[in-house]
Amino acid sequence: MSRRAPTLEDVAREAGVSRATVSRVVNGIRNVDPEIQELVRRAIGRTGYAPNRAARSLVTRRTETVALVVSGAGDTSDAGQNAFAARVFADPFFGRVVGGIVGFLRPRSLHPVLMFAESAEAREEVLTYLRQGRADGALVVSTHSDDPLPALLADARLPAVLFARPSRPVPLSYVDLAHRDGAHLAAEHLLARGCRQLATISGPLDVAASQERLAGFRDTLARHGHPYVPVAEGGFTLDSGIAAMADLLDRHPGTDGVFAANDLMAQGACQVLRERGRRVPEDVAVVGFDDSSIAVTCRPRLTTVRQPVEEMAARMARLLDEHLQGVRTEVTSVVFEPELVVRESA
Amino acid sequence: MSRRAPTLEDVAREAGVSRATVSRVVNGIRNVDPEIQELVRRAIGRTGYAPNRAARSLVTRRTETVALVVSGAGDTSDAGQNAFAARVFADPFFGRVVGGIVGFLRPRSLHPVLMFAESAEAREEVLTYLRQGRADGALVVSTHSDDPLPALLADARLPAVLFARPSRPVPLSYVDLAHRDGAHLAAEHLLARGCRQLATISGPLDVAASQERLAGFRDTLARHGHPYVPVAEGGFTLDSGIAAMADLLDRHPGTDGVFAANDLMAQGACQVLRERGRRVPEDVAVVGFDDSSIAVTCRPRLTTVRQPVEEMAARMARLLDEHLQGVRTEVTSVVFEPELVVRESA
DNA sequence: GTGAAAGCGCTAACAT
DNA sequence: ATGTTAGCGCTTTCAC
Repeated sequence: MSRRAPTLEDVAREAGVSRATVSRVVNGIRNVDPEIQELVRRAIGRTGYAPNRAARSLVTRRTETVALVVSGAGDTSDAGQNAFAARVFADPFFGRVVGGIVGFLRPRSLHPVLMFAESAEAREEVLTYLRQGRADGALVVSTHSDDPLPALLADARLPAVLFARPSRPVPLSYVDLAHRDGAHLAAEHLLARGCRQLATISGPLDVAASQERLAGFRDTLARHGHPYVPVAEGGFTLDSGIAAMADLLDRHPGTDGVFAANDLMAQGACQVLRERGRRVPEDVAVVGFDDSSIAVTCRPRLTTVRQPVEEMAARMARLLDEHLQGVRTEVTSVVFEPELVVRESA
Repeated sequence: MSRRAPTLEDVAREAGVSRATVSRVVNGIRNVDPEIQELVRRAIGRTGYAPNRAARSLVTRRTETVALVVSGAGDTSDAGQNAFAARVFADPFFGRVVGGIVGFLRPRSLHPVLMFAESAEAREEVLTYLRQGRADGALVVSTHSDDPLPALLADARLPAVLFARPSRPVPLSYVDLAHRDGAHLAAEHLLARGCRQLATISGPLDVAASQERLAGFRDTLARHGHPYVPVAEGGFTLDSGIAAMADLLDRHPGTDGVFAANDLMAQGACQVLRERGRRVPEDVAVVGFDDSSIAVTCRPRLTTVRQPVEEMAARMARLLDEHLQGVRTEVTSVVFEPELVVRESA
């Protein structure tokens, strides 16, 4: 049934040349007579040859594969792990990250292996995977900024690039967003609209990005004479946005402007606002963050701070590729600027 | 800087035994003196040895890697490809699929490589990838049932398992859901509630599952004396659900019950209904399909037909594993039964 | 420009 | 129970 797959040897015999010559043709190395090239190419076609990657990797020490790891800080039991995967992808944010990464990798024939590292054991597996040379490097997207993985990777001197700056310095390149600037944009917009009683739904405060967005929002308001800003902490999920908005409304019924740290929570906030009889944006203006797909699909459409996720993800992949190629040796950080997208909610 | 990674040879020398013995210990093969085992294990610890997978794969002809391919039918230009990835993950459905697959693969040390095959070129890359032995088999999730990939895979005799039955028979195992039964459940529920003017928002009709759900819904209604059912075709996206519901309402203002072919569209339907002054479920009852995360996060919470996606995905992975192990040789199909989950929308 | 030959690090058959 | 040895299929000097 399954005949042995054709090898270089087979092609060589078929074409009447040596293995070395076939290898040269396959790898597009010059110094091969055009006629012979054609000869070899035809032999390849006839035999249906496909180079065995294990054999190639064994000598080149490259796999053309990168680990795409979604990493939590937690010590989630392994049981809750497929729930972790589902939860992660419930935020359109990750779909965009994947899209950006794949967009960069594919034209270069690099392939992503999906890994989840939400437990100590899973993190160890990631390290082992890389040490075994199954992937050339790692692209790490952490859900918490105190994620231990980046440090482990750096200690093991394994090539890796991060999405978002780690909470404590690690000698690894990363891409990030100027979160403070984004929050500043939101605050200015709300103020310009005439809102006087502002509040915010922050992201989980163990995430650096959440802290930055909160700090940026507060700073801007403070500079405009609003020293106190009610805050409700959310978890970047729709549910938590709902709970946070309800809480805020109970404590401060007069709120007329809200900045939510992501679109999912902004959507939740809008739902609660409407249920409680507030019109958005007439009674309460809402600004989200990310500019994810829900920003345009939810009603009212969200005014939000755009984060160029695909571009950031692609850049992250490029950084790793450059490190692997050896064309970039120094640790690098690339920080993107957000921009305000005005729609209906504010 | 980067010293050569330790090899079996190094460990053997360190432990004072032969390569073969170290290999046996590493692979957990019996017939090794416990004392020597311990000796070797310590040597491994000291050297920080990690077996080179390329070398192992070269001889075992196994990579412990499977391709997880999300496949469209289209001939989307490669440019639109990271958009494809983002769009795919915009439906929580795929997050659940990934969760189920990873849940099965990980305990078995199998790893998924993410691939998107939405163009002829991309499909060819998937085939090449497998032919090169970079993955042992493929797990294929198609967004359209006339996806050409399954047939290509079967023709090339590459091991693969599908999520959902292909539109034309292909000698490949698959898992699927009894879509008709699911639609039947929805129809019965709506009828039992007292709805008299039913309509449905179908999925894209080039997807077999959509056709089945539609047919099942119609059949059941027909049996209950409702020969005509207004249909609006959607595309499984929130947007399309919104458009479809608006359309339905224009054509049949008296509609009092709607069956949407997935939760995302059901959510869109609820939005439109509310905007047009209909209460859900009092004026119009809505039943979704999937029981995805949005079913519980959207307002009102969705009554929906549950599809055990994680379980189906895990089963799909298991089928592939069994085929690869050689313990299952015949092509197999596993069809799951849906169940109705009653919440608030109907 | 082309071929011969030496490995890359591992497993597995065969000896012992 | 352990060691010896022959490859797995490829890239890459090094001769010619």
